[in-house]
Amino acid sequence: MRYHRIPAETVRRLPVYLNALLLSLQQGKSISSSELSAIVGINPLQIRKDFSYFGGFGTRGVGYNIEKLIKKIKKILKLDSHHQAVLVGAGNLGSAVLAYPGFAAYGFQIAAAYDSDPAKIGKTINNITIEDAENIINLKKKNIKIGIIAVPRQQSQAIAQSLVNAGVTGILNFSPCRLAVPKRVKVITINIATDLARLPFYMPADKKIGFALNKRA
Amino acid sequence: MRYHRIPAETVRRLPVYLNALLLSLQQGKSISSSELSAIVGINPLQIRKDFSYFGGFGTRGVGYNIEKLIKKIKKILKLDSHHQAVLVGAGNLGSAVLAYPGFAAYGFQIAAAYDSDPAKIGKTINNITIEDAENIINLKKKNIKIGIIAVPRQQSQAIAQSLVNAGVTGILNFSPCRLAVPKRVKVITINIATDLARLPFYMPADKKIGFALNKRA
DNA sequence: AATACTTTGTGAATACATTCACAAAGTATA
DNA sequence: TATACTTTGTGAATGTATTCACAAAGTATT
Repeated sequence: MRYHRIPAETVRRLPVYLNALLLSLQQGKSISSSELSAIVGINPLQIRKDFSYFGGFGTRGVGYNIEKLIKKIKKILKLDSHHQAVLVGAGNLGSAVLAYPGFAAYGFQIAAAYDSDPAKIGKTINNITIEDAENIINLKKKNIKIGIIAVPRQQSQAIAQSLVNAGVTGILNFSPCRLAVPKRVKVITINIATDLARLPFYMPADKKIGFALNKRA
Repeated sequence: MRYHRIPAETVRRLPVYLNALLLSLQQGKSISSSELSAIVGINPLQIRKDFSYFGGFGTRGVGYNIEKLIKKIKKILKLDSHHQAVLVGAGNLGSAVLAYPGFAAYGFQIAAAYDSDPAKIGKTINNITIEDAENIINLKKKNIKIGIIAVPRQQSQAIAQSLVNAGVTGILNFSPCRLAVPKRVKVITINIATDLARLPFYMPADKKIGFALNKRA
């Protein structure tokens, strides 16, 4: 298994495959690249190429053993062990993240949540009691290495700093800004607004009614 | 201005630039590519290349006029006019989207919200009253062409169909699945879980204590 | 006016990602 | 066992995106 030189785009697709495979577990024992393609909407050739970076693990004429493939992808993505994460920011978005049902399938669990608003500290959402953001310390001891940031932009850099100080090496950032962190720390930013903002570019322009009438005339 | 053959990656970055430029408006009249780079964390050469696809609109030795640049980017992204959108799914995530403050800067406004759960229909969040999802009809008449889907995976395809039937041509999809829509309809999917799922791949592996001791011995 | 400096803009070169063409290795059938 | 069929896997070709090298055009300074 040659783990070096994996295209970033492949790493981006692996969780998508994993998601589809988990859903396909009941369907049967094995799945072909074209069957998988039908689910995820990615070219089967691309799928095979992606898998080939880790060595061939399908059988020709048949396809891929689903269970085996799931295990393999989980190992590649380091999802074979469970991960604990903390959430910072229990506003609207933070609360939604706390209740989000999709993390469990990948082995993620939110172990603690923080906020700096006294009105929120002490409240319980989804069995998690919100703690004071000042208490983000020594997460390494609790084996927590992932932080999720859902605070307003102005506070996000300071929170990132706290998380890194506490031992976090991976951050999922919902704040619409760049975070300055040490090189060893990986940040993935989700910016809902910038994603929505490129939608109109791809949408067909309005047809002018006058023009349409002219064409018909 | 040659609008053809714009790299997809450039379109993805334009909203990020726009966001930074709106924040820089107070700072001064013009901004250089390296100053912008410091804010958004994108190589200044890349920034200039991106802008050059639309024709040079900076002045050498000075930089870019911020106001002019904002107008230009807004026009390219078709954000120079306001956009109305509807939200479907008023669960945790949907409610967070409804309250999300970041859309306004790009000229987006959520005009209506729908859900199929009778317990939610009639409730008001952020001045928007949740309507029955059955009533997603004739949005074109109201000049609404964007739909945001935040319903469980099982329902998302049906909702997408309703939105398309009602005249929507752009969808922001938070459901963890592919949506089958006509070619003219653009879908952008945000999958929080798959983004989180590739974080461990990039995080440094735990140091084994035994190995560290061996090295020291 | 001449020189030094700053910053944009662009064709060429490089790096990265996808697709093609086809070989390899399996299953199913006669 | 031979033949037809299916599906994976991979080097080469193509396509897309980023970076390089440097020219062009402005400002600031002497």
